[in-house]
Amino acid sequence: MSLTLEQVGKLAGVSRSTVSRVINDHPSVRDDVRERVWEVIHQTGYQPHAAARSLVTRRTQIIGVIIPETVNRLFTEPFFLRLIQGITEGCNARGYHLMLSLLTSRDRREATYRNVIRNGYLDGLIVASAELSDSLIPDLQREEIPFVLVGRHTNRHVHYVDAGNVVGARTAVEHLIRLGHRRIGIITGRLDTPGGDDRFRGYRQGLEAHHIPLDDGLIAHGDFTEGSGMAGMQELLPASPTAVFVSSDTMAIGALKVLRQTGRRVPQDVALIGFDDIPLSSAVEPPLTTVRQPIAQMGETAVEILLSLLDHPGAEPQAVILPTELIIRESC
Amino acid sequence: MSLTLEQVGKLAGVSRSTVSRVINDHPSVRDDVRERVWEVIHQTGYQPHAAARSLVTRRTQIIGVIIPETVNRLFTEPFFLRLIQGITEGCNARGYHLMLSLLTSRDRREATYRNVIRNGYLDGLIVASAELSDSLIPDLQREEIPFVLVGRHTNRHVHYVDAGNVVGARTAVEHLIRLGHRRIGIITGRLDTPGGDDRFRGYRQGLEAHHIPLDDGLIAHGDFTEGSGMAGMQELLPASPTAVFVSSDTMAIGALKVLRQTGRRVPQDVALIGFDDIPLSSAVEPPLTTVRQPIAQMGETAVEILLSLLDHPGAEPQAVILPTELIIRESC
DNA sequence: TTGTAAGCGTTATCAT
DNA sequence: ATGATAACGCTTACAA
Repeated sequence: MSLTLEQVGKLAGVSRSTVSRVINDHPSVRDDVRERVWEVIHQTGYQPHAAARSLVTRRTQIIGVIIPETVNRLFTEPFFLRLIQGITEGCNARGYHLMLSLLTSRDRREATYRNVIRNGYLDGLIVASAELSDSLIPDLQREEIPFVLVGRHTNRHVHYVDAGNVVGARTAVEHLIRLGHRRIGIITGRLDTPGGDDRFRGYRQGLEAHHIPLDDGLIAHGDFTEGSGMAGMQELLPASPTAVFVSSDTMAIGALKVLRQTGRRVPQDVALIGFDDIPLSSAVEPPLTTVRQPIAQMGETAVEILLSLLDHPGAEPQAVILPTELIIRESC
Repeated sequence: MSLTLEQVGKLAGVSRSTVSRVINDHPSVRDDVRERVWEVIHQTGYQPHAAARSLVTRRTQIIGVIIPETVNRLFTEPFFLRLIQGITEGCNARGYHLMLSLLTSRDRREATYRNVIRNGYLDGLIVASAELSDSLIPDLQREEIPFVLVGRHTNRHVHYVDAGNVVGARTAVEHLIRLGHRRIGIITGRLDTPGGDDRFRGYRQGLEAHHIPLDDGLIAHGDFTEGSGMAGMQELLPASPTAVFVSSDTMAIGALKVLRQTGRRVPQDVALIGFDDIPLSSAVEPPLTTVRQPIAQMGETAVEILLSLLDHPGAEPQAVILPTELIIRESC
């Protein structure tokens, strides 16, 4: 029983084209006519048929979001939920809809990608946090699907938004240096992810800027999980660092546990600084000093970039880096 | 440069109708023709235009998911992520797409609802965990939008899927009784939510079945947050319960903290049992005995119910209750 | 400023 | 079994 333009037009005493113009805010409609039409629209509760409209406009006002991540990270970190929130806000503000694709299992990866690529509804796509080696990106390029990455990418033709991981990590390290530390360790994240790589780089830059030589004994490699944070801390202990920069709060909490188990006090014996500012960080004992990413804002920005990309298909690749924030608490 | 049926037909030497039949698995196509057409389709990478198709079929293969929850719960509990995962799996298995609506702020509630209701793309809707009093439900009914609720609803005409909260809570309480407890307290969840109400009911049933009278001093009211769990435990202490059933793990962890702070041992002094089985529950000290909901399965079931509803619009309202599972750990 | 009419790419009906 | 052809509801030249 849903109405068509034709019927609304009949009720308002105009043609369907006029009603269409009114709905699309076309300027050349007489004011009294416009009013009359709106009245009918409101009274009848008419709404345009989305599919019919996009058949002719070639636009659906739908953007896809794909999160190519394993379940683990999805649950251990609120990152993705925050990101989706930001994207939602960006979409709402611009009258777009959000279609979500989750990778439900590792071996369904290819099928999920195919699904997204063949999804005929999408005007464009936001790819949340792909691994650098991910096959999805070249596929999207080949299919000429407009997309924006969350997290930087080495390919120059890719539009992306990212947090200032390098500067953020460097700031963290320099904060430790300012507090008098010289033996500063690091537990890295996965170096095959942009975040993990960049934070490691920021660590090195921070030391370098203050002429502190790198010490392999002070470098442990983790994979962003709490367990790897514990292992990393164990690995670092023999080198007796006075402070450790941990590339994620989740890992930092693991490190904290190890320090406590081995009878060390934080920050007196070992200072700790994390990255991400997950909710738990302010709840642990001692509350964790950390670096906060503007996650929701990254989501909104991704939407902005994508939509401008849709309007200007040939435009230069955009790379937006959003500043991080040092959150000082009590762990150093 | 995307192809149309017409063009594919030309390449295969048939009419567009035949190609359409091939794509839609219509039986009356000669086998050799069918093969020839498929070959062209694969070679050209043709894919049907989604909007054009749904203009005539009146189906989009898109279902909406709205999560009318405040940000807090969204982040403190992995419930919604798990649910979305289950829904995603249900959708993938049936060739449906998922459109997500999040309530980004309390005061945008009405706007968000309107958005969902006016969203012309949706074949149907899954409403995740609405409050009982929510205005969204009657609105959806008025607009005749097919929808399924996650979490029960008092209205008899509503299709829903829910966990067996009553039985689950009762099982938890009876587990405590079996362990010899008689002074069993409860920290309830929000009683204006189905879950909160049902778990309270299960608690009462469990006691009643064993002829243990209700004691107001042993009942504290929480709102599912950790803070309210702490407050609830404080409130209960004067009545000196030997065991407490806490209506959510998040609150149970709050209760645990209070018990530890006041020098009580768990389970020796006070046994604790939670609900939900969030990841943290197995990590705390002592690991929490709790009741697990089949969240992902609830999501999948919601999809099933919705799709069957789409096929049989007049069907009887379905109410599916999925069994919970008692997870025995060390807190009682 | 407004109306007429021609598509947009499908599916579905009706001949053949 | 296959091919014309008429919808589906909208936008958009083109005319008036």
